[in-house]
Amino acid sequence: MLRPRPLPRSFYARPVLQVARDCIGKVLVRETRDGVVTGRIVEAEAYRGPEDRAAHSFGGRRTLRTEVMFGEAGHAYVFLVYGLHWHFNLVTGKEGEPHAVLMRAVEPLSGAELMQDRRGRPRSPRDLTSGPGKLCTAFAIDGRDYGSDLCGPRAGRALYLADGERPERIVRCPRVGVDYAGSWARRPWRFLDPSSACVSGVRASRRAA
DNA sequence: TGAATGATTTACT
DNA sequence: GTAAATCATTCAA
Repeated sequence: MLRPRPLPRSFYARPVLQVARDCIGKVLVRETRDGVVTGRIVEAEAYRGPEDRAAHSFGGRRTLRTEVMFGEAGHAYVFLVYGLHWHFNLVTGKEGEPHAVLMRAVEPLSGAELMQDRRGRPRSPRDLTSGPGKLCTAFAIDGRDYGSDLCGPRAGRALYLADGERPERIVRCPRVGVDYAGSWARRPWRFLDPSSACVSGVRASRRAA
């Protein structure tokens, strides 16, 4: 099988909403000692600090955790929520703009067996990677990937996006789990492929457009 | 130092 | 439908 090629930094160094939309259909690739897993991205959300109340970088908050978002596009912003689940974001835009795209769901393309092992206990194929935390577990993404360059050289733990086919339709809708952000929560900054069974959550089916 | 809090998932009633 | 799990990060003191 042809080894997929990482997308160039120019893909990430664009306005965050464009990047989020263009992520749908792209392929997420992870190579570790255990093997290679790949998945087609079917759901992503844009976070646009400092004005976006839902973003960790809201108000220009620059801490050890958010630091990477203020840097060069094409790096990984990885953080832990609820003390249990890792989330994986792509840093986008210009340097100094704390913007990022959250990877919410992928559809397994290869390495489903390895994903299954990592997820523990039997899962249906669509339950393997249909959520931001699930995806990180299946792809073995954790704090060690914080700041990792998705375009540059990688030692043993490759993580990057590769080109893929854009789906026929892309749906825009409000983001999930950010009700605390008031009117920002209602902005349609979530993008998904409505033809995929792997979009995350109960809300996806309820809200399917 | 210490307390509060999640960009969620899972199991259980 | 509801609730528990679980801890790095953040901010206040």
